[in-house]
Amino acid sequence: MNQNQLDLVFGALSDATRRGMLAQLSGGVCNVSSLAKPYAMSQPAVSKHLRVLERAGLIERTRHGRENFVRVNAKAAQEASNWITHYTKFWKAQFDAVEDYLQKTGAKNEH
Amino acid sequence: MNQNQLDLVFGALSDATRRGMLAQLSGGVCNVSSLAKPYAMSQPAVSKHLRVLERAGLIERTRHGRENFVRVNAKAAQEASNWITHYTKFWKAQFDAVEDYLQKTGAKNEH
DNA sequence: TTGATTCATAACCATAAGGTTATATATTCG
DNA sequence: CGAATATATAACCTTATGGTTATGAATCAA
Repeated sequence: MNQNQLDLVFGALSDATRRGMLAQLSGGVCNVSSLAKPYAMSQPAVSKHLRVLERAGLIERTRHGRENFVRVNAKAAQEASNWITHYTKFWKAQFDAVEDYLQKTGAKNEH
Repeated sequence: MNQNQLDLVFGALSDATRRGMLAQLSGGVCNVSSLAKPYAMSQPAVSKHLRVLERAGLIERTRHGRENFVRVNAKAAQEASNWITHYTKFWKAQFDAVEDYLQKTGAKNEH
C-alpha cells in the first residue's frame, strides 16, 4: 500500500458517518438505502460518503437490478491497521522511556 | 474515546507528513526543528501539523528553554488501532461469505 | 405505459485543510 | 546589550470536504 492509499484509508475512517457504515457492513452486505437509513442526511450525501470509502478501497459495490449492494473489502482496512499496529509497538516502548527522561531533566509538561 | 476524538485521530493519520513525524517519533523524543528537517515545507506548516497531532492527542509537547520537545502519546493511537482491529475481525468474516453470496446470485462486480 | 423506487451526478455553498509569507516572542550566545 | 535560534501566531490563498437541492437514468411493479 503506497502513501497515497494510506491517506485515503485514514481519511475515509476520519468521519463518524463512514465508520458507522463500515460498522453496519460488518453485519453483512447492504444496499445503499439501508446504509443510508440511520443517517439524517440526503441520499446524495450518502452517495458521496460511499464514494470516499470506495476510492479508499474499503468497500466494493455490485449492481443488482436497480439496487447497489455494498460490501467491505477487509484488505484495505487491514493494511491501515498494520500501519498503526507496527508503530504502536515503538510508541509504547517510547512512552516509559520518555517519562523517565522528563523526570530526570525536570521538564514540565505544559500540555 | 468518543466519536469526535476518533475523527481527530484518523484525520491526523490521513496525512503522510504527520505519519512521517509519528514514525520519526517512534525513534525517540524530538524537538520541532528536527521533526521539520525531512520536509520541504515552511516552519509554520510544520507547526500546524503538530497542532493537528496534538489536538488528536497523538503527541504531547514539553517546552525546555526555547526548544519544544515532542513525544508520542501511545494511548490515542492505541484506541484508533483498537477500532480498526475490532471491525477487521467482522470484515474478514464477511469477506468469504460475500464471495459465496455473489457466486450464488451471479451478480457481477462492476468495480 | 405510468408511476414509484433506487441510485448517481451536477451545481452550488460554507467551512476546513494545508500551504505560504510576515511578524512576534522567548531564549541563548557572544 | 545585540544577534541568532526556536517556535508560535496571524493573515491570506487555494483546494478539499461535507452538505444541500435539482435532475436524470434504470429498474420494477401495477
